[in-house]
Amino acid sequence: MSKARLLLVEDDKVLADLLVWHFERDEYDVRWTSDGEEALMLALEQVPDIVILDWMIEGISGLEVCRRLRRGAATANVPIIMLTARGEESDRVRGLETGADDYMTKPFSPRELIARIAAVLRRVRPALAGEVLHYADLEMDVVAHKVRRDGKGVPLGPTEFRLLRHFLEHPGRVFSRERLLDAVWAHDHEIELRTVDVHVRRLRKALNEGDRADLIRTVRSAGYALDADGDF
Amino acid sequence: MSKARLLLVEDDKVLADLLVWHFERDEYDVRWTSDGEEALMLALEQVPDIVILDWMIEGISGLEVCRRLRRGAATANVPIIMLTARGEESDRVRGLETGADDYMTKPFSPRELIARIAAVLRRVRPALAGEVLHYADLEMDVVAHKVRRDGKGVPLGPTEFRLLRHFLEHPGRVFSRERLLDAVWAHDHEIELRTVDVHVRRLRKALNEGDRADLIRTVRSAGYALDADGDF
DNA sequence: CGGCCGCTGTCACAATAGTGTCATCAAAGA
DNA sequence: TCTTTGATGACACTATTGTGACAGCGGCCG
Repeated sequence: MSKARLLLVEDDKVLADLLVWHFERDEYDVRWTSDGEEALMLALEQVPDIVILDWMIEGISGLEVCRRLRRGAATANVPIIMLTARGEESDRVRGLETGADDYMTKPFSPRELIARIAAVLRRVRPALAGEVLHYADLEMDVVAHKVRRDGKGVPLGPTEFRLLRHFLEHPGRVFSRERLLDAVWAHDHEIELRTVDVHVRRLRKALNEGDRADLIRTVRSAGYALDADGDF
Repeated sequence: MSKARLLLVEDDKVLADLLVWHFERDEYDVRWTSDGEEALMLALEQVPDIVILDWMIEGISGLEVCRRLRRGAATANVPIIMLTARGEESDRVRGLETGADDYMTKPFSPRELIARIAAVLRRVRPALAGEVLHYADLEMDVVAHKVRRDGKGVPLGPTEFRLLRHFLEHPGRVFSRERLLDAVWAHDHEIELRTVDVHVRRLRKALNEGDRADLIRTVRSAGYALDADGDF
């Protein structure tokens, strides 16, 4: 998981160029289009980590693009920041209700947009924003590749690290073995489903060293989840 | 988990009262303070679901409160919306960089703030934003695969879970055993009708643990339904 | 170059948890 | 009361997970 993929939909070429320049300087993998339909196609072709979407664009409206992104299974959870012309609170409210995660009112400074993007990414995919992930007494410094529980370091192999990171990015949520394989393993070749079990076990073993409570919940016939109150 | 707990840190009494009034109308469980230190104490005492934090407050600054909330393990993941006076882009950027999830520039309309809060909560705790099935004092978080009654977790096996989900998706409606088999069981092979009875019983047992009212109504010679007022 | 070592992916087998059926008992109609 | 339909507890059986062991693969170091 290296660069965050960003999709910019903006039909003011001058502004778009400026933003692209800033984004690339900040190590984003940027794709740009001025057209709503094309934006949807691009988003399906390769699901971005975040979409920056102008409210007024060629073709279908930004609002409609937003709505369709939300409707598609693959893109339903991609964060969207809308760019709106000054004014109309009601538009902004509608934007948020449609599912935009945030918006900026023009004119704005690229620096502020960048900060917003980082804030949104931090929420949605913390690992992309170079953050420390927390959960209960667990903390993971993604950049330094270190994990601590209750202050004490926990040694993890690469796979266990990625697995835990995935869990930390979506705490509480249950993932099937299939989903975990998709998310955590580089799927160059097929891997046995049960392999997940083994890695979960290794992760548990490392995490619960001593006699600490198990942080991973097994959900029978469904998968696993990171979950502190395993008791219910 | 019923109401979302909201902590408001704002030293303009007039504004605070207005906001509290709006929040309570929207069914939030609100706590208010005008002081930064006290805010931290309140947050530790009972971790809120979201913090609305004025940038300029008595005692330590909003920025500092934000930073300290982020540092504490218990509060590290609580979303924060900052309220800033018009202007200073650099403040806003700093706020976002410090870990605020969003900010509003004064003056703003309560309605817009409410929309923002809902948007943030929807992302962070789906259960608080209605992405959870409810019925009476029952709630089912499908993603987390958890069921709670009256706040307390209820352990369910896979089949009971699917069965309850089906009922929750059509509350009040009566389903024949045949329909339930169709809807809840993967029909690879034929299953005895009466098996449904057994699972209903198991579901009831788990749900009514303690001495709580039965939520499943038996409709003689017709089937079962999820139904609070068992008789009438 | 060889050998040691840490990681991985798979198995086979053990340990559980969850399922489907029955026989039997209780309750509700008629 | 007699008949039907639902509730229950027990139980054999399955399905799903947990585990320990092991072989293959690179990387690293002497």
